[in-house]
Amino acid sequence: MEKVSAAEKLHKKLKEEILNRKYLPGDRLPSERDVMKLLAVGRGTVREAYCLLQQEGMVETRRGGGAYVTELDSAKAGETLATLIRHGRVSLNHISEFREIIETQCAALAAERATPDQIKHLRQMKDEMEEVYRISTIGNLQFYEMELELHVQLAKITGNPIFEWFNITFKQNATRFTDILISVPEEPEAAIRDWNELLHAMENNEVNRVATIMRLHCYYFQRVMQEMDKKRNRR
Amino acid sequence: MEKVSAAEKLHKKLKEEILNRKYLPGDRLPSERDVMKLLAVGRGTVREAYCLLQQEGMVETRRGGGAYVTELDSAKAGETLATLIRHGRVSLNHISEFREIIETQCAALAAERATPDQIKHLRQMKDEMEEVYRISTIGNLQFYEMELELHVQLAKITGNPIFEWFNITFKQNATRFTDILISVPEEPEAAIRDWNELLHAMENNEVNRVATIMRLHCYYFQRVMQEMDKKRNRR
DNA sequence: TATTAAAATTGGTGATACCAATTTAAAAAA
DNA sequence: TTTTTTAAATTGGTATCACCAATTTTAATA
Repeated sequence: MEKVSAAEKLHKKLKEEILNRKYLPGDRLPSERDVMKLLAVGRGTVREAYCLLQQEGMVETRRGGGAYVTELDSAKAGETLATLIRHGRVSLNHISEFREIIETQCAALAAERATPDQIKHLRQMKDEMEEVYRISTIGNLQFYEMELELHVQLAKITGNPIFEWFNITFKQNATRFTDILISVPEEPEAAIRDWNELLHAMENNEVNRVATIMRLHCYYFQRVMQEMDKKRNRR
Repeated sequence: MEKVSAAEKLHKKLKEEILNRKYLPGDRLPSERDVMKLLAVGRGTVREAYCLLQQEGMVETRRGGGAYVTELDSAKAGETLATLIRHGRVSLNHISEFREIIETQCAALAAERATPDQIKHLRQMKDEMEEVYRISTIGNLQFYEMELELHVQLAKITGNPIFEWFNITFKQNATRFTDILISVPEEPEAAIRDWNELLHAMENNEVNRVATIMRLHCYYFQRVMQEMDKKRNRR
């Protein structure tokens, strides 16, 4: 049933071992011939596995020397933002700081470029989100999903797919954050208020004001996350 | 002189051809054996090149079928920034716009948080980069590699690994851009001038000025890319 | 024309051989 | 002894050949 190639299996195995500190940064991996003889596979297979590790930035190979595990910095080469967030390689502060910058500029660009229809669509989504909050009990994840989707839609208006990509990535990996947020009763009210002001500013074409509102919106988010994180760590 | 492996050269060549639309999404690449015979290289070399393309998400290989250029209309969900850039799914303008925002704020944060030693290290790297430019002939990729590494180091100073991650990702996928840049003789001079001014501003702790310089630096980059892109499309 | 079966093609893998760069060990020199 | 030099062993890079399994193409058949 397993249609996974031998090279991929070997690649995964070696990657596991490196991440599990079997081979420390600076260590030399077994030579291709050793692995070949040890696992009874062809050298080409070993080479492909090593090649993948190399492209991932996990090892560096020197002709005649060998394959050495690279020193892993905070940001490992080839790593995805999703992995960074999911694996907790970056703190809440780091994410919040980055997001605040992105979202502030993103909102400004969206405000500049939005058509009346697009703004109307945003307002409609906001109303739905508000409705979900009114009728539901506290602790509902759906509200925050809609809130993040609102960010995605705003990003889409910029016309730059990278902003959209960032928001989708953030939304898909934000369970850690939403889990914290639902324990803050007053947060939804604040979010709704922010979006009301932001949409109003968009309708009046007040670009700078839109940026400011979004910055404060993200900053408030950051503050809440920090406090919740502290409480959590104390516990 | 040639220290680039045959597999890497082939990989780059194929990647180039895919990005230049020689092979459209859905097209089948030549079989490994065909490429082997055509270019007089070993099949293992071809396999490694194809393997890299596959890991990049540029092609999909089916056992017995062949290697097909991946369709572009797949869902954005779960996609990596690297894939977005590599596949040309985002335009130069999109990337430039995003980068300008990131780098401007990144430079400001770095200027706020840098220690004298870190600034000294940056200056040292800048000097090395300048030296490389002075002694080398035109069309040297090494200069641009060092320039991008300078951005990475600046990002590292912010202490926020996400900035570093972005710059590493950009650097690793910027071959398309650097290939264009080396055809602009006056660009290295401008880059060196920008970094001189930026470092000087950092040393004087002029945070806002650092941000402005970086913004202009990125904006100039964007301008050049736009013009080169137009020329290329006209051709 | 549609279905089926055989043949050719293709990716996946193992094995061997040679080259060039590096490392290691031995030999020579200080 | 310590350092330098030299030779051998190791290692990654590459080319070839052979075989298997999955797929595609082609030809044969209904």
